[in-house]
Amino acid sequence: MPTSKKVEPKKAAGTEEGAAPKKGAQPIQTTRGMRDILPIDQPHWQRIAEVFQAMARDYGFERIDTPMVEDASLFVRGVGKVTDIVEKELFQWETPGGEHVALRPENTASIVRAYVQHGMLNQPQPVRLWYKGPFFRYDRPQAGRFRQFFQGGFEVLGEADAVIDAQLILISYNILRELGLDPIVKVNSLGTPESRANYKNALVAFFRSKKNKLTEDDKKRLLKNPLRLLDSKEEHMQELKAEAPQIVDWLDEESKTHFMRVLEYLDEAQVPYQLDPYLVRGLDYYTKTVFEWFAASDDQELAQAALGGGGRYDGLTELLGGRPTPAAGFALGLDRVVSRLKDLHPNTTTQVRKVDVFLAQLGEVARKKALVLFEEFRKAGIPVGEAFAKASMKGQMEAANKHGAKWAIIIGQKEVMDGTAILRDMDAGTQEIVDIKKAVHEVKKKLGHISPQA
RNA sequence: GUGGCCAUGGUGAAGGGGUUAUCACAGCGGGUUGUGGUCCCGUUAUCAUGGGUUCGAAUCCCAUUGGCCACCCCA
Repeated sequence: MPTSKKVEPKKAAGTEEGAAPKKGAQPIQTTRGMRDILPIDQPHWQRIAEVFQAMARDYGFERIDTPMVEDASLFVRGVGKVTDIVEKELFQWETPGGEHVALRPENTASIVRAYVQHGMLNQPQPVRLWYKGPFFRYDRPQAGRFRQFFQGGFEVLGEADAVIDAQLILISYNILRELGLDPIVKVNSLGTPESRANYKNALVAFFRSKKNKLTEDDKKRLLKNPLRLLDSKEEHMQELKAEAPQIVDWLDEESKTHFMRVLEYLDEAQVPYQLDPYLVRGLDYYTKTVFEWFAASDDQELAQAALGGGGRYDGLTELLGGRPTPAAGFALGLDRVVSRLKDLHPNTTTQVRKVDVFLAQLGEVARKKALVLFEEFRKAGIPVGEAFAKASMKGQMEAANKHGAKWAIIIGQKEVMDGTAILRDMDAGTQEIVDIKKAVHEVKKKLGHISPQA
């Protein structure tokens, strides 16, 4: 683990087999940066899963799942040694066998690894892949920032044309729109590694000339990753940035044309975007197009408000030992999307399944009848509810109500004797006696599943 | 990684050293053991954990755990 701090292990209550929780023991909580996704939030996650699946199908992307644990060097090489993601946020450890492994902090490196490893370059190009799953970064948690978080993304490998970049932006736009968000994308181009290097030199030269205005932190970044100075949020940098050379002016001809074409496609597809010359992104593998998504209606300006991002990474395949292969992709931060959805549709109560008919019973024999009758309704495809564990009629009727049942079937001792059941209309409050063997049939009739004379 | 704020029932809050810890919502039980959505009643917290100060701590101090904010960075 990246931390060297020695921490006393938590006193876990009742860890020992059969031991009662010790008085005064620290309650067990999720470990830092980890969280539960509770039933109440599941509808949002499901909705996202559906939209991703539909979008993948429509645009011809195939699902891929890569392992959560990879050789740490994959990320060191792929994401970049001096990036924060690798330098301080990698969940990594030595296995008992001495392998140096890490929990995936993002998926692009893994996908490129899989592309190379499985010879996907022999498939019709481009290869379109999508994924969804948990990722891990060992940083300090904040709202919308967890150590385990979920991303869903789309990647296109084996095609260099600008239309791909634009289409990926369009797809991510469609996903966010489909979910009811009002997103806006910031775009920039980082050019080729060569043009970027030239720009970097110019930038370093510029900031050197302003050295007296830089903080210690800035100076460190100037040495390590000068591009990062551009998206600093600190006050004093804002004026400096305005005078600094802009990357667009340093782009080579091809990157410039590529970028122009991406923007033209976006105009054509009416995707709202914002040019952001300071958008550089924290991963080393990006070339040419980069973009990041934000919610347009966002006035609270949280520091970690990006919904997702992506870009082109033409050099990554080669970097990981494959043949040079142009590629691009994006990932959306699902936790943040969910948090937006929750703002939009606050769910205050746990959902209870809506049923057509509810079975109420009184007494042990009636309960047995009801248990069997439940199976019959279920097999007949009629949504049915029960509260067999409750003994009181009142409690069961309350439950029927919560389930929104239109009909209730009541079986008591008397009905068991007669072989009947009471069929109650929950809205009207009227009830009639039916043969218990025909209960399913009667409910079907009431629901209009079969014509009355049948 | 740096600096700061915070932690009270399931949830949201009140209480800022003194005897039964307050409110709302949700939950559960009940209102003459056979009938719901309204209403009424009851019930639900060793005040995150450990230690310290004190006659006395939910309240003050320290540590731990967790959350949050800014930076860093990103999703």
